[in-house]
Amino acid sequence: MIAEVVVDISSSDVDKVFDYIADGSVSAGDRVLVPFGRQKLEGVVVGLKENPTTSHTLKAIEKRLDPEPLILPEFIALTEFMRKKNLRYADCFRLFIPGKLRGGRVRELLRNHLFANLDKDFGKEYESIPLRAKAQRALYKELYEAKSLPERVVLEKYASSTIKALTEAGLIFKEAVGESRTPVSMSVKGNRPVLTKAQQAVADKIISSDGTFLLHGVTGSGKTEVYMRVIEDALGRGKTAIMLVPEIALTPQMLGIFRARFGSTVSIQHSGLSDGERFDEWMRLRRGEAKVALGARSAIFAPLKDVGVIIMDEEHDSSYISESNPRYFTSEIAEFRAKYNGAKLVLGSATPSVESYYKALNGEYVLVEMPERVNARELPLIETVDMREEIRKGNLGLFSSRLVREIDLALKEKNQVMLFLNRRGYASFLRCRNCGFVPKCPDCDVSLTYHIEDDTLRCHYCGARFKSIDACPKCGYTDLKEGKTGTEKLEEETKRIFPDARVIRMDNDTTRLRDAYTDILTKFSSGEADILVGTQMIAKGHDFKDVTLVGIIDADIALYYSDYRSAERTFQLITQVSGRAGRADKAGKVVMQTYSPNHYVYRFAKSYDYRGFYDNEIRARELTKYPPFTKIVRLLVLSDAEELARSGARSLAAEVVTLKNERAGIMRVQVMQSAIKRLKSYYRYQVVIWIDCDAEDEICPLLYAAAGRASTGKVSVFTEINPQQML
DNA sequence: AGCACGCCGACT
DNA sequence: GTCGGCGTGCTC
Repeated sequence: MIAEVVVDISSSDVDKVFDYIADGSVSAGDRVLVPFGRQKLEGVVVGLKENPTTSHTLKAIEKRLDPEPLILPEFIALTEFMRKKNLRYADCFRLFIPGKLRGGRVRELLRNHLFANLDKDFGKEYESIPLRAKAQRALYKELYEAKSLPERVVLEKYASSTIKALTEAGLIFKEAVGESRTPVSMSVKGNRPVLTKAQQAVADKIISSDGTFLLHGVTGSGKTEVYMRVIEDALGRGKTAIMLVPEIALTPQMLGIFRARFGSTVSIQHSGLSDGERFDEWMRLRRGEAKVALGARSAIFAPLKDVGVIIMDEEHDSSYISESNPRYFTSEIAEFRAKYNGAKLVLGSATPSVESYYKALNGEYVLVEMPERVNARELPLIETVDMREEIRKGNLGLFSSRLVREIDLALKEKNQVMLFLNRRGYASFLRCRNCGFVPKCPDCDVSLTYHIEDDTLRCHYCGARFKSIDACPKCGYTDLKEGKTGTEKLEEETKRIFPDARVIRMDNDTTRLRDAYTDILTKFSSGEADILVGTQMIAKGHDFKDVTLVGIIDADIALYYSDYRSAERTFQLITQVSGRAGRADKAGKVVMQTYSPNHYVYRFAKSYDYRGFYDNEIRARELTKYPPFTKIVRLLVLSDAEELARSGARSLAAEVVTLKNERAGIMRVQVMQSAIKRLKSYYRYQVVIWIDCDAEDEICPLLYAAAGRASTGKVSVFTEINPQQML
């Protein structure tokens, strides 16, 4: 028998199947150890055959690494799909298999358990323990009845001296046993709330039909409850389910809801898990002990059999797209898995991506809508404030007079306020007022952001930090102009204007430490602060019952990055942030400050008119030939020598132009310097290619190949489809 | 990813 | 003369 093996090396020249001699025990999906050159490597058997397809002298598989094949056939098929998207075998399997399993060593966690010595006669021994040794008697009784208990559980109630005494008497003994790290939650099943008519109708629709659904439901329409009903239905049919949420939405509340509802049948994958816990959860899913996988994008690779439904909550969220290698679109993987398993795919959002909504209107997805909030409460009123007007009135500050008034009012009524500004730091740059000098990052072509917290200048792109300056290093002038305001300065200003309010800030900088994220949220929701200041981070998914006012300090930020998605991003952000105001029994209000109040995105966002926004946007996309009407392929050419990057990009572009002339499908080719010319000391040039949507399968492999050929020692080329941003 | 092979510069 | 630089190529 010949086994087709792929090895665990992520490199293009070794990214193929190698034939090995295998005995009868080897099957597809086995992880194996194989001799490779003069090394021994881990690999995965992706197929078996009678005869080799090579004239090489074959080596034999050294050994199988697991008692049974761990890779399901579905994942071998998925591998072939992902390879068409320019991923390598090794990258695929690294996504599928928990890190703990790689490196050849599967370690079971061992913990000490205490056992009662059952050979002894309980009654006799019990009596022999002195009456005054109450603790010993109690523990012995407890252990004898339970037969064994984890040592750490015993230690919560008894002193170690008690354990020692009983051990020395030979009545109990200690032994290390393998134990699942998962705190097996008691199956306290939460009550299933009665669905509203709208929820029921939507759930019924999804349950009774097949395919991909786009669930468009306003914030507060109760989508989560619908998801859970659909999952219950899948479980009832003996199937399993995958529930995906944006990275940041995996809050303790969210976990609580699913734990309460699905008990130990749900496996939760969040970033706080240790490698060991991750492995345990993976095995629980693989063995079928858990049937629901809940997690961020990587949960799409949950090793579940018979998937009945896959749900992507907040489907428009950018965390579903992996930005660095290996790059993949969670939605594409979800589509593959849904098709393979004959499962339903549910995409949910209050602000669907333009691409998804387009597919829904074209019948590719089934559109289901929930336009009403569960409690029938009105969506918060969004008021636009024209900041140019404020300037004319002589107010050059961050806060419009309107916003100050509203904050005052909210604070007076003991309500909470959220202030949103999507920019970190204190000031986006410093500039000498005398000679115009701006401190820049030595490795990137960007100015450094001033952080007052530790008086540093930081590069937000590569992370470099420098001690800040008091005087211009060029001319010695000490008057430095501060660039655009970030959250640090917003916090400072808020405290200055509202001295009695307790203000906390949440952004990437304040949530660096473990648990800081949850700590800040808990602090705010328990009322320990009145105003929460923050970036994007505060916009997602948390419900604070006392927040009645949301202030959007500078709504235009996302519009400044002028790529084809900027209007969409702005609409999504405003809708999302606004959703934070006025939950539960309190009405909410949003004050949105902008310098371009007439931009169409604000008109539609203000009235929560998704459809209006979409219609407008889709027309623009059609006119300008952007997705969903085309696919944009970006070939990013990187080199530490500028000339090599430039010439590399140029010759690559020439090659693509030749390709364009030879065959249909390529509409436009453009070479240019990237928006950020240098990043982490690499010069960046790019070839941007517009292709016909249905030419993707034909054209992209050719582009991948061209990019591969253009990558040499000094120049590397990366390919991206529909890049999120063109930095 | 490793590791060998191979063809040009400054040393005992 | 040769030790060693890292460019190129191969691994079933």
